Formats: sequence, C-alpha cells, structure tokens
Amino acid sequence: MVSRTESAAATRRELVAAAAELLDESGPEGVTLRAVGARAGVSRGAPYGHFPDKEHLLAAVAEQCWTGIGDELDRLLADHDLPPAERLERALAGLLDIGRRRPHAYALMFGPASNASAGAAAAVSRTHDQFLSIVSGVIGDPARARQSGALLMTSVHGVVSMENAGHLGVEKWHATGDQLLRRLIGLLAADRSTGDDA
Amino acid sequence: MVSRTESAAATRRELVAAAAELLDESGPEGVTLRAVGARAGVSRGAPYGHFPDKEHLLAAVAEQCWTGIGDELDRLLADHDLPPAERLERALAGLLDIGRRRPHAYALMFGPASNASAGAAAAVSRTHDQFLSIVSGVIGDPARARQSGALLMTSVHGVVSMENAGHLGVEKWHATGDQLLRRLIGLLAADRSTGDDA
DNA sequence: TAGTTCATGTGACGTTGTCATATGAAGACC
DNA sequence: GGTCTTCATATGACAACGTCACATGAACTA
Repeated sequence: MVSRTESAAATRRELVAAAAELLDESGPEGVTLRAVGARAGVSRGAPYGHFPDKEHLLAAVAEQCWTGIGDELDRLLADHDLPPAERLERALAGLLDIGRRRPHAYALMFGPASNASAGAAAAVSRTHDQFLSIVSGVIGDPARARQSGALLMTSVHGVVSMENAGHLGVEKWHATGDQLLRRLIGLLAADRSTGDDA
Repeated sequence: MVSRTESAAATRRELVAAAAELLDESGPEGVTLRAVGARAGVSRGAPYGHFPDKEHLLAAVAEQCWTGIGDELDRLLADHDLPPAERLERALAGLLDIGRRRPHAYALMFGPASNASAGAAAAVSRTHDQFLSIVSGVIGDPARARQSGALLMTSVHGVVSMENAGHLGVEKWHATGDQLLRRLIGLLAADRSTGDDA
C-alpha cells in the first residue's frame, strides 16, 4: 500500500505541520521535540531521521510559511486584470495579515532560523524577488523600484515586529501600523526627486 | 564596611552586567543562570533573590540598554547648539549603532521581554517620548511629527532587524540600511501634503 | 528465501530553569 | 555583650529538554 519513501515523506510533512501548529498555539516554548512527535503520531526521536536538529525542523516551518506567501504573490502576479497599485496593496496586506494572525510563525520567518537551511533561504529569496516584481509594476524606474521595495519591506517588518512586541501602542504614537504604511506608500508614490543621493 | 543592602544591590548590578556581557559574547543560548552566577561571582541560585525568574533578569538587561539610549538622547536634547536635523540624525545613528554592535542586546530590547517588568516598560516609554521630542524639532506640526516619528522608529527597527537576520543582502535589494533611512528622511522632509488621509 | 536498508522506538546522558532547604552573617533588641 | 531575627546566598534535588547510541521491525533487493 504505502511505500517506505512515501511513508517517510508523509511523516516529515506531519512533523512540520505539527511544529507549525504548536508554534501558533503555544509559542516557541511549546515547540518541543517530544510534543511535535506526539502530535505527529511518532516518538520523540523520530525527527532526527528527517532533520539534523531542532533548528532545521524550525527552518522547514519557516520555509513552508515563506512558500505559502510566495504562492499568494504568484497568484497576484498572474491576475493581469489587477491594477499594479492594488496588487502591491494586497501583497503588503498579506504580510501584515500573517504577522498579526500568526505572530510566532512570523517571528520565525524573519528570524535567523530562515537562513539555517538552503531550502528556507531559497524560499525567502523567491518571495523577495516576487515582491520586487510587484513593486516594479508601480514604480517604473528599476533602481528606484528596488530601493522603494526594500524600504517597504523593512518598514512593514518594523511595523509588524513592534506591534507584536507591544512597542507600537496607538496611545503613544497616535498611529496604527496601517496608517504608517499608507503614509509611506503615499510618500513613495508622490516622490519626484532625481534619485541620486550624493 | 559594606552594609547588607549595599552588598545586595551590588550583587544585583553584577548579575545584570554579567547577563549583558554573556548576551553580547555568546547570544541568548550563552545566558544561563549558572553562567551568569559564575561570572558575577555568586552561585546559580543567587539570581532568585533578586528576580522572580530568568525573564525578569533579561528584562533588567533590556531596561539598562534602554536607559543608556535614553541618557544619550537626553544629552542630544540638552545640546541647544545642535541643529534639529542633525540631532535627529544622531539619534537615529545611535539606534543603528547599538543594533549593529550589540545585535543580541538589540533583539532583547525590541522583544517581548521589554514588557516583562514595569521598569523596563518605563524605560522604553521614556525613550520613545524623547525620540518624539527630537522629531518634533524637525517636523513642526505635532500630529504629523508623531506619525513621522513612528514611521522612522519602525523603519529603523525594520532595517536593523532584517540586517541582523541576514534578510537585507545588498546584492538583492541594491541598498544598504543607511541608504534606505536617508531616503525615508528625505521623503518626510520633502512632504508637503495636507496630512489628512481620508 | 535470505540479506540489506532504513525509518522509527527506546534508554540514557548532560544541561537547563526552578524550588526547598540549609547556612551564616548583618541588623535589632534587652 | 549576648540573643534573636532577617535575609542574601549556597546547595541538593527534580522535571523537562535536546541529543545520541542502540535495538527493532518492516519494506526493499537479489
């Protein structure tokens, strides 16, 4: 019925899924190899047949998250009826969304663990390329688009990160993360400077 | 010679200093209560006489870092010969600097641990107020200054965070963190829009 | 059918955070 | 000065953790 390689691949998938679920439910402290194994229906030592250590299991979770975002960006890029500005807005909204609904997974994605495995790093790189492509649809000039894309990406990350850490209280800054990003998008869209910063 | 309260206070200081040193030298994994105690010249259980648990010891480290930045911003604010624009630039440079020279301490400062103790949260709040005050010297309109300050703070944090996690490679984005922030400052300075974003 | 491979289960080890308890010196009171 | 109290620190112990060495048994191969 099930070949050995199929079964092993299924176990690997279940391990990654179990780790992701535990991360969402209980945060990083809840992700123990024993708990992951139990939820995946295997023992505590089983992960070592698929990953060299815990860090690489977490890297696989990060890779899965990045791949999910990448697929979403692919769908946005494939929809040619979508105005470029709205495409960018939806891409940013997707990032904000995962940052708010899955804060622990988000922290993992933007943490050093994403560079622990080659697969995860590739998933990150792919998503960055897609995001730059989406920004290029709005900005035009390639060099300017890259810099604007970088500024958008870092700003979105800064907003989500400070929100999740409780450092972006509206009562202090008189602004929500969404307002900040809308402002930044407006600034970038209205920018008519030359682009040389000597 | 040394009263009991003096000795206890000195031990507490040494524990926080030892934790900060270990954090800088070996990252979060290097900060074990045993190692902290050993470096501070006490035993592994001594921290429990000063902090309810490890998280609060780390919060004390974060508080110390924030207080250090706050003192630096105070010096900038006290120097009335300083042009407001340069004052802001130095404030931002100070944040970038600690983010790059002490990446683990920086991550702790902007992590959830900073909200674990009331003292740490107060140090964060003080620094945010000072930063907003510095931004107000450049922007003028109070509401606009707050929003610009928030955008600057989140963007700086996003840049440093992605740099430290290895997600801001210059070869991909064609931009360094400094260039991104200079661009953002330029955009904010050149902004002449109304301020309503309906 | 016999032999090989390999995913998985299990026992064990060192390390960690944390607590209960013991100790011993500093401060308070007569 | 002697006695009692207080409290910072030291020590032993425990459960949980990541990790490894080894055992097991079923899936492949010949």
